Amino acid sequence: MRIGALSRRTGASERSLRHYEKQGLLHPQRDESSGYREYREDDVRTVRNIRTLLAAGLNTAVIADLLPCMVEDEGELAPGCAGLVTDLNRERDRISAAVAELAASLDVLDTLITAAPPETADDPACAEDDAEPSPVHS
Amino acid sequence: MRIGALSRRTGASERSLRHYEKQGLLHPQRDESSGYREYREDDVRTVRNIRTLLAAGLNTAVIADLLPCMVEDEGELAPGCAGLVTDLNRERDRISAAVAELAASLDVLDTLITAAPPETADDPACAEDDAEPSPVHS
DNA sequence: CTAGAGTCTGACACCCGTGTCAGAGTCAAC
DNA sequence: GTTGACTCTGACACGGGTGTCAGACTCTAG
Repeated sequence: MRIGALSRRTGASERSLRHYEKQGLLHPQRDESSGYREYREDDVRTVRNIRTLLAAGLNTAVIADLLPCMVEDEGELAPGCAGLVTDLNRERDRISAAVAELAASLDVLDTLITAAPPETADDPACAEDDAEPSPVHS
Repeated sequence: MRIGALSRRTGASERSLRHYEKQGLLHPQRDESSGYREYREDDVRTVRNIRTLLAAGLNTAVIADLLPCMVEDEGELAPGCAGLVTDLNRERDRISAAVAELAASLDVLDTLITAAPPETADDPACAEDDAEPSPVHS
């Protein structure tokens, strides 16, 4: 199939598909006369795997290493890629740290929201009487 | 105090402090003869507030709106900043969505890690240098 | 043959806080 | 007077997947 069809079947834009190829994630054949990319049926699944991993926060370089190890089944890894687990765990830690950071950010915002002056608070439960009119600095 | 001192006291680089000013977050006086920025003692706290909000995922435009409403105390909001709570809640929702997205990413990675082949030490061709037999850490 | 859809490559923009550099001016200390 | 630390402005780069455009070529249906 050509790039337009693959785009429709995967939801990835043609732009993205060309980008994935340039990053070494896809290797479509080329039509000799036209130069058009010719994708195989397998590539539909490959692109979906790529999208999944991108959504997981991995970049194309990491995915390029990971992709050859993925097999047909649900997120399963091919044998012989055991060393990859180290990389995956590193990614996992990275994402985990990001989650922790954002969770802390939520706390900061919640503190601010809770401390909002009573007249502006959405939730009446947050209302407090000690509205101290401190001068607003310029 | 001048920019170097403020940088040391806040941990923000001079580059960042100049950036914050350009974004309207700081308004230091200028020495008439030298043109050097002159910061007030208050600015130390202001910069710390800025850093906190940036760490919370807010951008400088949002912070510019938010900053005049913050008072001296811990994350408290000044009165008379109606409508701000709505903005804060929107930011909260945005971060919350990001957390959910990353959590889903963690699931994807965990699925891959769990599906990894059980230490294929049998096949030397698959051995990798960085393949440490470390257990999956969570 | 022709119109229109499909595809090609290459390039620029975006986000947005931060790092870094260059060239020049300022200030305090010796 | 000289040296060295400090500061100034402006500009470029980064990450990194994606949007979008321009100009040109290819394919297919009528």
